[in-house]
Amino acid sequence: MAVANRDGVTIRDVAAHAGVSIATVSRVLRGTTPVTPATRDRVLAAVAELGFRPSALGRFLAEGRHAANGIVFPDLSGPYYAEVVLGYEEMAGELGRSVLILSTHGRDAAPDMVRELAGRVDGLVVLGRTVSDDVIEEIAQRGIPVVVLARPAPSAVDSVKAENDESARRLTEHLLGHGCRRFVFLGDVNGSTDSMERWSGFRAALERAGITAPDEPRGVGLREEEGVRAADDLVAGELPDAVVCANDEVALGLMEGFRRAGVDVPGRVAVTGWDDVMAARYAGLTTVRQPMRALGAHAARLLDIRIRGDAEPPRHEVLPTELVIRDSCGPHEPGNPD
Amino acid sequence: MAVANRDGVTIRDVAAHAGVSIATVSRVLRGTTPVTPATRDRVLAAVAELGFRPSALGRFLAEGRHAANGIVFPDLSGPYYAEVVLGYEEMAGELGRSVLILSTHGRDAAPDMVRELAGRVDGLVVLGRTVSDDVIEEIAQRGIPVVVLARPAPSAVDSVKAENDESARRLTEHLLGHGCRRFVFLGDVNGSTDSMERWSGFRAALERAGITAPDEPRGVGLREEEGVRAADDLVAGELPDAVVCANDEVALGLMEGFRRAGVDVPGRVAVTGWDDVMAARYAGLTTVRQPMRALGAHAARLLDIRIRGDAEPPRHEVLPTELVIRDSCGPHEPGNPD
DNA sequence: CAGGGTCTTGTAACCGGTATCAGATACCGG
DNA sequence: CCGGTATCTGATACCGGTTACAAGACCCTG
Repeated sequence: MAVANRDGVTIRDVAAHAGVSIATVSRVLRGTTPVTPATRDRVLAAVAELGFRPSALGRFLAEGRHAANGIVFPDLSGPYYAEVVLGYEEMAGELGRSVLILSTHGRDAAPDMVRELAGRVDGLVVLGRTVSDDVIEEIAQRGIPVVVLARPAPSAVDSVKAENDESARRLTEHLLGHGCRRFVFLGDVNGSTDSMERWSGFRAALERAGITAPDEPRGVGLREEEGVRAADDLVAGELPDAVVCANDEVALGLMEGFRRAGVDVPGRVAVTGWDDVMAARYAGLTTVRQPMRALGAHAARLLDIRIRGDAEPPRHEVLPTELVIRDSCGPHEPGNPD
Repeated sequence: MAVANRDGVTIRDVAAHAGVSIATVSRVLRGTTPVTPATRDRVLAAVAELGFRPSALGRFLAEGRHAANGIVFPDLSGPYYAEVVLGYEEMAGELGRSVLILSTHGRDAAPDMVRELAGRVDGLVVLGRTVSDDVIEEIAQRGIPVVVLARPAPSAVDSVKAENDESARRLTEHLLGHGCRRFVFLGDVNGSTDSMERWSGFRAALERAGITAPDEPRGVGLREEEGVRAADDLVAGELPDAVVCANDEVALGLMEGFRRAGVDVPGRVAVTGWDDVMAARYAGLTTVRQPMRALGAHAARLLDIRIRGDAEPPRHEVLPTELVIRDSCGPHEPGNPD
């Protein structure tokens, strides 16, 4: 009868209680080697009676694995990272691995935290600009599989990202179709690979259309309040026809800033975002939807393959995105779908 | 110098290489006992040369702890859980603990997954309706500290929640002040403790005001599309003056549904939500803000105290909320202060 | 110079499992 | 009836650290 144990119960206690060796207990529990039904029953009875639960630490040490993966991201605020992590956790769970999360918050100690994490997992996903390539390569060389997500892959690690260049082109062409000619790009091009690629796709599209692209993006962070501030700056000068933002938060902040300043969107200026977060729907923001869950899930799958000992050359997956047209880029004939 | 090791390097290799015993290596690395500078240097040199990194598994097994906490939640979609988890991770990180996440997704195997998780952590936070009280009590009895978050605490475990009753009252009174008399409450009262408490606070406020409260809430889930469907249902009958929703997602879906049906909000019906997610701001939704990050952080702190061996009677923390008035409940004189 | 204390270090017993290897038992056919 | 083989089981060496205990080296004092 299951005893409330203080978990001092070890496999040796069970063995003694059942009158067998610890090896036999292990065999019964793992089913590795056939065991006589009679002994089996005795062992199981002892297990039940003592309320024995094998120690995960002991097991993993003996097995030489952790049965856990890590994921490193900058900061879970905003829907993007949360969704990616969720997709990751879901897939990892299906593959029988627990998930350790680590948010760097831009802390100085981030590299050490990541190294530490690397020591307690079988594999690791690194998201965006959290630690330098050095750290990633060092970990990869320790033999711990690493997959990078939404950042360029150093050396020989796998990577997963959403398509940016082509969608930036489609988005930009859509704005050109609205008659926009003078553009501003808003986003942190140094901090985020995604932003950088969106910027370069945007720029390329303009050049192809024979329009003078801005020399450089307005370097702002990726959060709402920075969008609000950017609106003030823009209002102070000559308004462009369209502002292409590197993510939805900035775009939403920008729209809010314009609203406060009495600047009509899309009447006087078009605004677009990126990611298609929930708020984008309610704000009528034209944006590019990325498959956030799928990004995480793919990373988990790639990692799993590596952990199982695959030695193929690095894989680089690029997931497709989808242009989502709403009202913030200008009026459209048919009622806005979605 | 620092060799790219395949991580077969153990403390014994280091000891041999430095010509000392493993105990001395351990001492140097942990600084537990003084060691002669000369030996110290030899050991450190060997460590560097071999690229030695102590195995976390070996260490934790010897120390008898995991240096990791778990957190269990139903599903990370929606901003609420993500924020709670983030606040939790941040605090746990500061307290020197890694975080293992587990999303149950309403899977049947959830109880076993949680038990499994419990075996690899020093303590556990359980969020909302993920597993039954039985499972929680079983784990607590195994001697693993548990803190429940946004759900009633079984037996002797700590709990953290946001205040619901009082804020439901304030919210309802605000609506009464707008002249609303006929109410509907939308939310999954069976599935979520929060919803249930909001419902009962709402009901109590109406009764106190001498208004007939609805007999029961409209039982719907907590996601957007269920709000949209609810709008259709409501439009088909006689519209109430106000719909109080148990969370923002449902409220936003409801507003969207009303919009499609041509029902003006707040002109013909007022709508309120709960949580104050980002989209609520853009939709002008009146709502109640909960301190989501703080909920997670408090849970982490309570857990830490227990893990350190505190034996006080269970603590139950209730965090304050804040009423956020926007436009969805009716017009207000001064400009909406956000 | 002997005796006692302090400092440093090594030996070995843990932590709690897994898995190899070999011994014991039972069963088989010739 | 006996050797050979298949089955089951136990003893034990791991996995990779930490740490209690004891021993050796050294210094100091009476």
